[in-house]
Amino acid sequence: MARKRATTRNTTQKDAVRQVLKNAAGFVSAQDLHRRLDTEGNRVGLATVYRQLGALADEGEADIVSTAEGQLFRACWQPDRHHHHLICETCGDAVEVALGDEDWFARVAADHGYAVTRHSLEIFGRCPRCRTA
Amino acid sequence: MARKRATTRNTTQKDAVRQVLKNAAGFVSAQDLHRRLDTEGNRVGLATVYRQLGALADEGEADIVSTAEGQLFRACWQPDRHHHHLICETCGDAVEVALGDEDWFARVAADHGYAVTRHSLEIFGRCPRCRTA
DNA sequence: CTTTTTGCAAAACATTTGCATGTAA
DNA sequence: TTACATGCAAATGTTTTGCAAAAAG
Repeated sequence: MARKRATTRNTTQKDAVRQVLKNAAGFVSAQDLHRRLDTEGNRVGLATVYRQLGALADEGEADIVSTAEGQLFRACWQPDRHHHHLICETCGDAVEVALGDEDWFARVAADHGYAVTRHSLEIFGRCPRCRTA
Repeated sequence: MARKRATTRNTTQKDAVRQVLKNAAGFVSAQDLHRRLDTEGNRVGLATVYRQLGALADEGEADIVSTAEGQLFRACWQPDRHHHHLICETCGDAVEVALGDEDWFARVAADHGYAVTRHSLEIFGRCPRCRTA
């Protein structure tokens, strides 16, 4: 059930990307992550950041969400459990939420003769901190 | 409740874009739509296609979904009713589906102290025709 | 050693913008 | 008329790629 894509070789760059991703409050773009590495004095090529983020996503360590501005990544808290995200539009912070009834998708799809392959659900809003700030 | 953005001026180009969008089976990219117009001998500038698709979306005549490959547009069947999409990964055909309990989002969000501003839900699969083909 | 990764700069795309010219109202 | 839309080409911004040099196993 768990998609076990081949794992890539261990490098300091991969660890660095993983580290920054984990420390990030919420979703970050590749460019953003690259900038953060740079700021903390850790020079990693932008291309490598893209490559590693892709690898981490493949390996189930990161989640991706596509927006009009590009793709956003975040470290996965529950690599094995299927989940969705509640994302703060102000600070990018995110919470993983589980859907009670995932079968709903399959049922609705079946009603239309469709076979579901995947689905994407993201909820955007403002987190407690940003609401009061 | 219905977002009534100012409507733009009527031009042959806008009509052409709207027409192709309506004739398209499912979601199409701006580039794609531009190519289709070109093929049918209707020369419309790419920039205009982008501008008009944006306008149509603003006016509630089109839906947008962001994917890793860019934004996809499709003519809206139910401009006034809130809905989601069931999209065929093979042919791009799409069906609009309504969610029974939209309050679920607000409830889950509230549990985490979030105030929901918007959400996005897309279901990808294979339509009846592509399943058998 | 042999195979992967890295870094860089260039390339490839998608999307937007500036501006002179056309056109709906 | 006159404000707004168009078309082009140039500008942006993101993501990918080619390739020689460096690192991992």
